[in-house]
Amino acid sequence: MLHLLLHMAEAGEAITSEGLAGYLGTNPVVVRRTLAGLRQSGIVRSEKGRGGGWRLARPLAEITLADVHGALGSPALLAFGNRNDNPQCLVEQAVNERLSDTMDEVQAMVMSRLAAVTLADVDADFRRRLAASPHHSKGHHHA
Amino acid sequence: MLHLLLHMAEAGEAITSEGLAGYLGTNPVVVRRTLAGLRQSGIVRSEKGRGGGWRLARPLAEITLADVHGALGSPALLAFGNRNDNPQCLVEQAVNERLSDTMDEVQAMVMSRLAAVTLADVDADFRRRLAASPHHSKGHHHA
DNA sequence: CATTGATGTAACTTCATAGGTTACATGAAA
DNA sequence: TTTCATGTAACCTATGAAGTTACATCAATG
Repeated sequence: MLHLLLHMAEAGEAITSEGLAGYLGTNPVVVRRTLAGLRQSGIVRSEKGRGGGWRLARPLAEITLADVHGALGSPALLAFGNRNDNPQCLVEQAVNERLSDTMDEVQAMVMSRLAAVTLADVDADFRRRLAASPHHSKGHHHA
Repeated sequence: MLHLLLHMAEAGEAITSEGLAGYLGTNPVVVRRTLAGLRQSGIVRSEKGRGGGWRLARPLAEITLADVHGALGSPALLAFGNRNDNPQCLVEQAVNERLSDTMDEVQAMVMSRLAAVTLADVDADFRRRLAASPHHSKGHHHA
């Protein structure tokens, strides 16, 4: 996903769903489906018709990882959680409360980390790699 | 899972897989399958035959949430990750590196939180709830 | 103004996997 | 020796993510 956004930034022109799907080794429809969320959040724009495709709606420096997460519908960050909410059992209630507290803390930490990283930061990483690459032939940075 | 361990502690005697499955609303075989990991890690013991079942192998205060996580095979803590490792694309490599760094940091934070909480802490929560419960009839704390 | 090439989206199919189920061997107590 | 428990393999099922097909919509272009 981030991967696609960076390609858009580097391309300078609109990239088609098919082109993006190629980067991910997946299907254009899957790309459109997923990017729909980012479009609604104002991170990307899409254009129909000839010469259409996808491009960033604002500069890399103004897009944080947290923005992207939100645009994707703020899916769960943690891979664990309570088995069921509102249990009768007091033991389970105690477990849930303790676990929820811990998860809340942790999620806040994760979000603050995500908010601190912009796509411009990642792009800088990429440019460093590009400069260090032996196959450095300006413009074409992948197969 | 934690839920089951606390019940074992509170029970004072072995609880059968069937009893434990009742707490979770699941199947005894699923319980045995899952607890097998905890047995190997020395967190619980099991006994066959009449009067058999499951009980804790050491005191609540000596079991941390991190211990339980490890006993379950240290499954992923985060619900996101790299789409594919060892990509050719330099853009994706940059994304992976940045994301991996972030995930490592965050995982370390989560683990330190999990290591700081023992089952005795959770048990204390439970006892507080029990004391505050209107249906407080010593010994039977659930339906 | 018809054609071409792109997105938008619904509907369906496929695949992976966690969880559930059945069956039966093993072992311990009564 | 019967009963009651775990141990485990093998299989089944349900869920959800990803992939696919199909077609409507819309914009540029000749």
